[in-house]
Amino acid sequence: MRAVPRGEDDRSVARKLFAIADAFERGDELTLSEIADRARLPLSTAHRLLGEWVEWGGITRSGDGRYRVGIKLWRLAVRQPSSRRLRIAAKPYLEDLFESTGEHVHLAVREGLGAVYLERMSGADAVPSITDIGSRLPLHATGVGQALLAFAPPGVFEDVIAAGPRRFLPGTVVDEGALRERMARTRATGIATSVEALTKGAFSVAAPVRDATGDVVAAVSIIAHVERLEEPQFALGVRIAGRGISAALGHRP
Amino acid sequence: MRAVPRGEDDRSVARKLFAIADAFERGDELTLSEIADRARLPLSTAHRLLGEWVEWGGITRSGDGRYRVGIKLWRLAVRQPSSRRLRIAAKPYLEDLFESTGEHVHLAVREGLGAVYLERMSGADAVPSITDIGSRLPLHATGVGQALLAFAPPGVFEDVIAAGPRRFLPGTVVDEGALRERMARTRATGIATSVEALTKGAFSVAAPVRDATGDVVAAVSIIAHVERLEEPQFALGVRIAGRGISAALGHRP
DNA sequence: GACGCGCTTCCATCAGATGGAATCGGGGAT
DNA sequence: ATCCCCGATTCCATCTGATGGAAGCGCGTC
Repeated sequence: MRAVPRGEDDRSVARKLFAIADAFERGDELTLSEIADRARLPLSTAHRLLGEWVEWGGITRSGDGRYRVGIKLWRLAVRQPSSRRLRIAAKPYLEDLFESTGEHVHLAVREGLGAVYLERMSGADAVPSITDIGSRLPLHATGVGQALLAFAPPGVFEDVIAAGPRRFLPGTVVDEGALRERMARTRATGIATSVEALTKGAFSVAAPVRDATGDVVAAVSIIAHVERLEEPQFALGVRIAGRGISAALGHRP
Repeated sequence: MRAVPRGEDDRSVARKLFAIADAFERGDELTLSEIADRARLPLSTAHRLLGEWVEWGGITRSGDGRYRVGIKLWRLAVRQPSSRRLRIAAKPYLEDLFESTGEHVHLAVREGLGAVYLERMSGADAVPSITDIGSRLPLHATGVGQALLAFAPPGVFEDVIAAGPRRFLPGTVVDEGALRERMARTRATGIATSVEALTKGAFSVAAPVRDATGDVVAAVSIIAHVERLEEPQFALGVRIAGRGISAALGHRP
């Protein structure tokens, strides 16, 4: 019956609907066939389910017949309380950090084995960097990622190892022992550093952000050119920002 | 079989999943029972479908057992190309407008019969106003709404009338003839005005924003105290902002 | 310690999902 | 002008996965 072998278990309608949404992870404006292809669904099924999405408003169809994510989803998402509160609390600290260094400043949270960028400020003359608001990068290969990983619930580290951390550049730390040691150091110092792990010529310094319950809910980072690696104000700056945002979230050390 | 009578047609799994998402329209952190209640689903069904949402990541479950919208949806939504482009193009014009007036400045798009607020800047001393980023207000009762309605595809106006426009305050225009006339004036002048339509003591002036194809895709507005109604700089300001944003989107008059 | 309340799990029944195939539609080539 | 091709859309007989009442569980309260 099943012409195309599926990964895992795509049986339920829900999974299929979500597979369709996932098709928009890469690619903003898709045709029916592209979506059916990425979601690994027969055309007729994809068509029907897309119809449901469109009727609801989560996906809209533009004049050219292509599908794109609709405002309904945007509305639902921007009102999301946790990230909203976090962004509002963080804003002034990120601005300070940005103004005092002129480098890229990031705020990220963990989603599974990835760091999702909630906020970003970048100087025109800073090193090129691929992160953009809403993007998701592997935990082991970024400063914020390591800060998040170091304080993540038990099991996350094991999952990262099990997933086989990818080496992007010679500087990417992928060895279990080395990673574990870094995590320990980060927990001890409250600072995570990564040098040319994902972007050539760039290093990153990150600090955790805690909420009122003491849990690490986010991380702040600065990305700068490796030339400036030794300058002490970066670590100092992100640490202060991390503490400030934590305090704004109600954290009392 | 059907203990609780349902509205319309909730048969399909998709509708049920979406009904669950809609439960978050009002209320950020919900319990299973609240969701089941709002989505008009039996507990067991709501539970199972919520499980699917959570597994996918569109909804997450926090420590206290409550459900909330997840980062996955946020990520999907913020990368949405159209609203992103629009917000980026609009930002400087909105800032100008805000700085030169000190009043509320809004950017909104149409979603069905509502105006959805994409961006908002507000002075501390401006009139109280209920709009917030991500909120949705009826087209007929706001400045941006009227600007969007005036240039909406044929049929939208009829739908607004058919839906029975609600009167919020004495100033709300709900009469078909009066509304139609306003729309015509707005199309002629490129400016929509509404006085105490939704908020007591406030008036709003709005102008349409067009994209490269000439379609009206958004509207800008200022909300200020009725005392300032006669001051000409508001209409002038929003008109200039509307034109500027349109130009930034590639519109050539 | 028993009651109440909200959450979770179970499973027999059947309504709704499925997807291959037929059809439509439009734009490019001949 | 006509044909062809390819993506989108519609159809419908088959059967699988959704359904939700009910039983079970966990926990705070009286």
